[in-house]
Amino acid sequence: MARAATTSDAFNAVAEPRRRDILNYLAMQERSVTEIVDAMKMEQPSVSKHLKVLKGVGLVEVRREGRQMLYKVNAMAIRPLHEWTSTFERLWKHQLLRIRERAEANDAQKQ
Amino acid sequence: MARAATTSDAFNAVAEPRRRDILNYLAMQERSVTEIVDAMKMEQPSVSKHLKVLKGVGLVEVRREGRQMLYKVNAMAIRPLHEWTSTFERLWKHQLLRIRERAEANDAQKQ
DNA sequence: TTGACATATTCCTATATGGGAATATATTGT
DNA sequence: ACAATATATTCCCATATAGGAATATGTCAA
Repeated sequence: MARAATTSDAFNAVAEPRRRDILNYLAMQERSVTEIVDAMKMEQPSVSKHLKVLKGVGLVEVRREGRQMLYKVNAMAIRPLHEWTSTFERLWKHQLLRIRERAEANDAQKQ
Repeated sequence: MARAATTSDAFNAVAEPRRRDILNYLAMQERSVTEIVDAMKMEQPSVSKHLKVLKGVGLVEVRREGRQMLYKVNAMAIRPLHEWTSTFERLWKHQLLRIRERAEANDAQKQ
């Protein structure tokens, strides 16, 4: 079996750095494809393809305004990612605590 | 260009659901490969390959104990993911607020 | 050394890219 | 209808899987 499709879920969709760039850009406000192309300095077809993937997993929403297609982030679709990473928060905080404790013990020894 | 390697960063590594399963399992405690194989109900070579990827991006750490290799999560490597998703937290909270406001307005109208 | 146990690696294959180039579709103004 | 603008789609290709099967490597115990 090959790797899962990028359209299978948000995890796969945001694995691509350019798509995260686009989402970061759209986080500020709704934008047209041309604006995204200019800001990202990517080819227009590339942007359209990435947007299609993002739309496929619900990470962005679109509406037409005349000739333009305006895209915006659907932040709710990022929540599952956030919640999954949150389950490890306790662990890295504990890890940071131990690192600090060691540093302090080290400092004390030097006194 | 094809898709980026799964070993390129944590984002790509956790795009695979089985690898997230393994990380979830290891979040509880350090485990041997055999324990992971039994818990995940996957083939041993598959598990070893996934662990190699996870190790490649620093998401897990290993130590040998006799014939066994004991793997544990390196939660720090998940932090960049958590932080990236956090930048959208403000957006989905705002979204949830608007949804609730609409629901309340709707209820009021029904009275 | 030999056998058993634990884990890693290699080889193979079907599949899914992501970018570039070319082209198609959609909408507006004249 | 036609030209111009905005966006989407198709075709092609090099690349990277993820799983299955078979095999290799590493370690301990007798």
